[in-house]
Amino acid sequence: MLMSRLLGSRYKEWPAIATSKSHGLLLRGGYIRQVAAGIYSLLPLAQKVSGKIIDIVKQEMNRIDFDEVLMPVIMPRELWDESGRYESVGDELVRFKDRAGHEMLLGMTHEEAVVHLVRGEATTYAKYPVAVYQVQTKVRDEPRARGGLIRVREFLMKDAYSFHTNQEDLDLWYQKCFDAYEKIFKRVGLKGFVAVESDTGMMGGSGAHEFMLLCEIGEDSIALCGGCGYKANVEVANGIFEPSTQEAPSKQEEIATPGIKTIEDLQVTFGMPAERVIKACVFDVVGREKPVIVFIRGDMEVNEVKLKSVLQSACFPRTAAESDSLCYGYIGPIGLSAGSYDLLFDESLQGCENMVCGANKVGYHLKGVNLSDLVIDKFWNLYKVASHLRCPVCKKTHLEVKNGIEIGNIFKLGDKYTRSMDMTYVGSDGEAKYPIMGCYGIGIGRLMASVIEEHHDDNGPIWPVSIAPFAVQIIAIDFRDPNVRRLALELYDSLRERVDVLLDDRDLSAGVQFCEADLVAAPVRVVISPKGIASGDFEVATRDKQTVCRVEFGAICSTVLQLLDVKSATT
RNA sequence: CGAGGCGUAACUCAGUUUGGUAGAGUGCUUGGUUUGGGACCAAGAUGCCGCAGGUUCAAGUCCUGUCGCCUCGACCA
Repeated sequence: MLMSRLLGSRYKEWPAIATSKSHGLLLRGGYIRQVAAGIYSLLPLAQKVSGKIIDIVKQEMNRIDFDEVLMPVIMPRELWDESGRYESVGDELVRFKDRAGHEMLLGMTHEEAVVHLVRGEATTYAKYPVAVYQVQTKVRDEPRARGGLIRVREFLMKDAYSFHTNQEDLDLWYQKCFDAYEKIFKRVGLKGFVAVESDTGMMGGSGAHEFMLLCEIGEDSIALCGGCGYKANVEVANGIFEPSTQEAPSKQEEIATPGIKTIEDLQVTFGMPAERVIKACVFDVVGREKPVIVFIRGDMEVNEVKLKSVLQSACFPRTAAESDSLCYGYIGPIGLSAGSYDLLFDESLQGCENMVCGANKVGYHLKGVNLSDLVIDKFWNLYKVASHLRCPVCKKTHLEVKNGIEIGNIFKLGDKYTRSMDMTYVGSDGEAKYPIMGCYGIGIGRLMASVIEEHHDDNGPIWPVSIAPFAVQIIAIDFRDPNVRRLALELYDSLRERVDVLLDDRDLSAGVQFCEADLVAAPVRVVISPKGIASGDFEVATRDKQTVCRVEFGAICSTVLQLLDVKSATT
């Protein structure tokens, strides 16, 4: 392609609305343009990268025997009523009516569609397993899009689904997908990604992994053990508590703590370590009249995802209401008006002695409280792991908590959808049975942005060969010079037979050409200039400047191809 | 949905306090000098100042409403 014809102008200045490196570079480089919050057009450069990522994804999915299909973006309400998700999913599901007044929706995920597709086909055990995938637009009306292509409202996604007659087969195909995902992420050039145990969320099911790119701007938190390799999304991660620091046990007594409402205040004023305090967190639960009070050790936080799955219902931190009989700031487990609240105790409190808690009386706390003196049926796992916990597996190393971008996920769905949507097959014994499912997703645009997050410098992205929009960029310095023009075009014609090549044929100052070349970021760059022609050698360089060589004009092609080979082997 | 911020040229932003002819840099067009890291000279084009009302002799500026975008929170297969 000729650069003079490349649509998408490049900016010198950092875009004001950019919220991440990838966002800024994609805007500056003329890859994407925002149409509305979280909705973007892709210009040719981004579309080329996207296409190359899709090619890799398809190759690896085909290799593990998934077949490509295409399901609709638009579905009728009835289909989603079958699974119950028309009602259970919130406003992120775009619902609308067609001209006849029929209720429709835009697909945010395709379990319903794929069950609809496959239940008519795979009616006998002999047809199993069934494994299909598609690359298709998903629409999710996110409450808040952010980070450029990291979190958007409309995006291209590879979503795959498999159907099985037994758990072993699902486990096998799940593992095949797991392995394929590792290959895909390596092939697009990512290095710092990990697979972590994850919550199953609205998908339901029995097991799940998320593939996370460890990255500062990531919206998820991941607990990692440097010792044994344990890794899990903080939403589901566990840890081992250090025992709370002990003092000589004292008798339970009331102490006056006027104006002291927070754990921090207790620490500052009384030198009370946070792990000796019983913290109370109040939640409203959807579908329950009584609020839930979670008691947890003062140095821990409540993990709302765990709480949600224990309660089997959505819950929200309660904001103090006038009608409450609770003394916010002084809530404790002893002497609460019985029956008004459901109480849950977190595992972090198990066996704790000599603790401090609110006295349910403004201005007073209790000290010397022993958990063993309270009547507690069960301690629940409701805490959010933090770096002061030790690994739950090796029990030695302290956990590290890092941010990550979710670049892919795989779920074992079980029979959640086949059962609710009444999909059965006839088994070898003649009985009707529900197949079990897995589903497997990768966001294409997010993956493109993630590669930039991991591979860039101040001047632009550093694309791996496998997904670079162009493999080679020829910079013709002084394109008006007839010799430069002739050699540049000659090289362009011979290279374009074999690789994606971009020729900067514009009559601009060399500085502009180099800076814009950094934004296009072809892995290999050839400079054709009057100077080069005079001296008889030409510069062939790589984007990351680790390799610069000067060669005879006749040797350029082979040098370029060599460099590309070397680079694709290393990425 | 709650809190805050911002809407002026293709991009980055002044101008709003104190109402008085619409601005700069970058980019763009034309001509010229340049040509290995956003070079220089000259000339030029580009604005529903988000939108709608209102106040005023006069509104980018003040008032009311509204829409959009960004950030934090809530939410998030």
